[in-house]
Amino acid sequence: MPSANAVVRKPAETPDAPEKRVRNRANTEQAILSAAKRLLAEEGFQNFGINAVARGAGCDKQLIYRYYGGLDGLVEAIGTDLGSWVKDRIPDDTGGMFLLTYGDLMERLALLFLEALRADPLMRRIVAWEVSDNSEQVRRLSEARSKALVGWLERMRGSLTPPKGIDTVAVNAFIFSAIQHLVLSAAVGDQCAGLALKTPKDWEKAAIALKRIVRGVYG
Amino acid sequence: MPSANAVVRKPAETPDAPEKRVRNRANTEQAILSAAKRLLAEEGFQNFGINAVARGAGCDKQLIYRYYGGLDGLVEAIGTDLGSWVKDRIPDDTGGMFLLTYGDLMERLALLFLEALRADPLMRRIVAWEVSDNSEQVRRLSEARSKALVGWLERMRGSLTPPKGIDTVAVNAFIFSAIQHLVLSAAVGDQCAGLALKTPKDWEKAAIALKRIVRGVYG
DNA sequence: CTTGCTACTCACCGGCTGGTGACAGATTGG
DNA sequence: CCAATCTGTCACCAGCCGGTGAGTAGCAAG
Repeated sequence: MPSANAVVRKPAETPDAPEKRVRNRANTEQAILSAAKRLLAEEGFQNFGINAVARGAGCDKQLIYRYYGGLDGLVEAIGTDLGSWVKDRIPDDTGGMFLLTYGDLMERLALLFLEALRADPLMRRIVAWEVSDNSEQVRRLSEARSKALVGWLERMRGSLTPPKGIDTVAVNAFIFSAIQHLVLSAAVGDQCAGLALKTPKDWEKAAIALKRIVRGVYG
Repeated sequence: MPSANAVVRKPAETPDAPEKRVRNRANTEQAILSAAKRLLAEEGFQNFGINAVARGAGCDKQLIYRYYGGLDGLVEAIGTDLGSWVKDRIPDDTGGMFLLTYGDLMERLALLFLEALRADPLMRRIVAWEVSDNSEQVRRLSEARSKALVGWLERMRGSLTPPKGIDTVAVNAFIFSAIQHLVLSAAVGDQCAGLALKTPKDWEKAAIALKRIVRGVYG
């Protein structure tokens, strides 16, 4: 059966595209990493594998093993950026607004986080991955992200004193959970629990509801 | 290995395991369906496939094609139960409590939903599936579940008038999103955004925070 | 018994997966 | 100059996947 396995070679069928494939490890590493990110963002973690990444990067999968030690190392390399996600995506200053109270701050942070997540497909996929897979690599991703988020909240809080008698950690966990799930639902189905989330107007309504919730707990 | 072509029939060699494999279509259909549910609940949607289900049901995959028309039909059969999930899992009566206001009702419903989701691994997997996959079958599952949830809220609301000036659909979407994501996070990692969710005491704190949020918007 | 239907099993296919060992070409050092 | 090393390519493996065609066991009616 495998005897008649005439291997058809296809030698660079595009002569017009010189594909100046220079021998450069750093470049290749970067190509692999960005291909992995792009793939994860566009296709999700379902079809995320060695072969797919190698195909996307236009190189042999062997190089992924050599340079990253396999998929796990590659995921870890992706996760390294996670720590600085909030910092890169969300302005650290308060936009010139006067955030006098904890409620002011949390309202603003919640809206910033919602917008940032909405604009970042890769991060959405990772969040979805976190609640769908309890493998070691994903758990590490999750922890890094969680820590970064909590640290961001802490940093932004500054010297503001949270309201007395409220378990802010628990309440904030609910608030940011709500944002994450809502954005994820919208990304796959343009709606969430009967709430349409397609047009800018829809999102405007969502933002108003979010503000109302935050103001409800934090005044 | 294949040379010894003597197909060793093992006609119930295990007297302890009766394996009463009667020829009964209805039984087999049920076995397939429950195997699929069990598999989905325990392993998640990642390794959910024809071969795995057939293996779990102890029958040939061909029967899945015949009886359900493939995996899609099987998933649809699973989804059929979804419409009655809230009805089966959550008591329709108000537990003898006096729910005088919309806030009373929503607080109770939120807590009921949280407990029900926490107790149902299959439902958790399906929710995770919904935010990770936009295939047609999953979209159908999602719509059925969403409709059931909204209908349940509507039914439970009864003649209670929601507060004026509040977009209850949007607010409720956030509240139930929060519950879903929190429970999902807890199921894979025993925590969510820095909030530990392992011991009953942890969940007690989460419940208090949830009540506070609901009361904050709905009074 | 034979015929015919139903419930069920099996063998096989192409295709893709993760993973490995061997090899070719370029670069560098002695 | 040759030799070692680095970068990249390829062929090949076992294993699982979804899917299908063909065949087998049991049962009931004629």
